[in-house]
This record gives sequence, structure tokens and C-alpha cells, in this order.
Amino acid sequence: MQDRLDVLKALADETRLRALCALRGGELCVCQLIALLELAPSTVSKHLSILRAARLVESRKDGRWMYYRLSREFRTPSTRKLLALMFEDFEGTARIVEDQKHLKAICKEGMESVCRRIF
Amino acid sequence: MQDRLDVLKALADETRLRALCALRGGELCVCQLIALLELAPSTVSKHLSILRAARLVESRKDGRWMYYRLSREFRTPSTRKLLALMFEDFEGTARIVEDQKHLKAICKEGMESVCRRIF
DNA sequence: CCAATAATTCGTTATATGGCGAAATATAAC
DNA sequence: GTTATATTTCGCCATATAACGAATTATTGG
Repeated sequence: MQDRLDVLKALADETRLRALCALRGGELCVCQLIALLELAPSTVSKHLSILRAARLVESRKDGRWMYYRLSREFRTPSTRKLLALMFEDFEGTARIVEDQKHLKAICKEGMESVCRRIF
Repeated sequence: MQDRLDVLKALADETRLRALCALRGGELCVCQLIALLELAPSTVSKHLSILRAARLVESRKDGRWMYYRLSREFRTPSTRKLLALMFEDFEGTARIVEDQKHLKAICKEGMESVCRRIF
């Protein structure tokens, strides 16, 4: 029960939904998510840890950089369907469309530059 | 965006999920939900108003009694699928199974008796 | 080894949420 | 019309959550 609730609580926040939607296109570095969400690094890190605790995302470390992506294995079989529904439901909203444009620019900019800009 | 978030926030609470699961079997009087959830009337009322604001439930008044049921029309088309997934995901959990037994007893008891017991 | 960098953890603060009881509202029963 | 009953609204309190900056950790580059 608590596991499943953790998933729902993780989804019930605009910032985390934006992060999840951003990860649909593939893995992203934390610094790219910081640039996208325009929040303090510590805040973004906390959100990502909540998503990871709910097993909605997983991470890999590459040197100094930490990459996050959508999980391949979810806690329950229906979680995949749940996420698919969320994406379907939110992908048209203004905020998510903005984010898609913004993210494209961030990816084009290059991580080195993004990091310099942020820290 | 906020509409959709309200739905997710409404779902991200154990008490409200229990109420929604209970309503799968058909409409229930507030007093029956109070007996099931074992919370103060004001607390249950608040939860129901949150569910109604998210358009997950609707209500009808019959004399002194207020009946709640699952909505027939949801805010977005995918909300129905979302709820179906939630039910699929939670129906096996210990709490929901307990609730099903408890609710059966409450319905058998009759509303007059339930109300006397509660107030 | 030391300095710089990316990310996380920790401590604090402001706000949101969930709980209750008391008061208010609306309807039924007398 | 007054009293009883079912529900909601309001005000309060305790806890949870989201945000930040400072300190910490881990890794790279000099």
C-alpha cells in the first residue's frame, strides 16, 4: 500500500511531473534538469530522490555527472500504464510544451556551458 | 494543468483512495463513509469535498442524507482510465480488503443504526 | 596533494495538508 | 415552531512538504 501511495505522491507535484515528462526523450544530466526547472540544485536533487524512491526513475553516474532516466522496471506492472496515462494527459499543457522547447535549447547548448551558467 | 494536478493530489492520500474504492460498489451515504473510515465527520466531509473539486465524485442530496458516488463524467477522458488503473493496483492491498469486509457489515447494519452509533 | 566542479545532504523557513471540535446550515420529526 | 439529526464550514493545531543556502561528498584536472 505505502509503495503504491509513494508513487502517487511522487506524481502529485508539478515540478516532478515536469521532470518526468522531460525524461521521456531519454536520460538527462542533473544540471540539465536544474536549467530546465529553474530551481536550486538542492531542490532538484531532492525531487529526483523522491522520484527514485518511488522507482519512477533510475540514475547512473558518469564521472562528475549524474544521469537520470525513466525506470525500466517499475514497482508494479500497472505503473508503466499509469505513467503512459500521465504523459498522455499532460503533454498538451502549456507548461510541458514550453519545457519541450526550453529543453531542446538546453541540449543544444551543451552540458559544460549549462553547468558554468548554473553554478 | 492545475485541473489535472488536482486530480493527482486528490488521489495521493490513503483516506481518499479508500473512499474511492468503497464507492466502486455504488453510492454511499456520508455516514457510511464516516463509519468505514473511522474519522471525524468534519474530516470525512473535507476529503469528500476535495474529491468532488477534482470531479472524481459527485453527490446528491436525499432529505437529511447526502449520497456520494463515482463521477460519470470526468474532467479529462483519461481520468476514467486512471481511476481504473488505481483500482486495479490497490484492490489487492490489505487495507482495501479489510475495508470491503467492513463496508459489507456497515451496509447490512442499516443507515439509521450507523448514524446513531456515530453521532 | 590541492583546487575546482557536480551533486547530495543537512538545517532552516514558509506554506500546505490532515486531523479535530465547535459552530453553522439544512432538513425531518414532533 | 421548536427540537433532533446529518452534513458542512470554520478555526485551530500538529505534521508534512517544498524551497533555499551552507556544508559535505565524490570526482576531475592541475
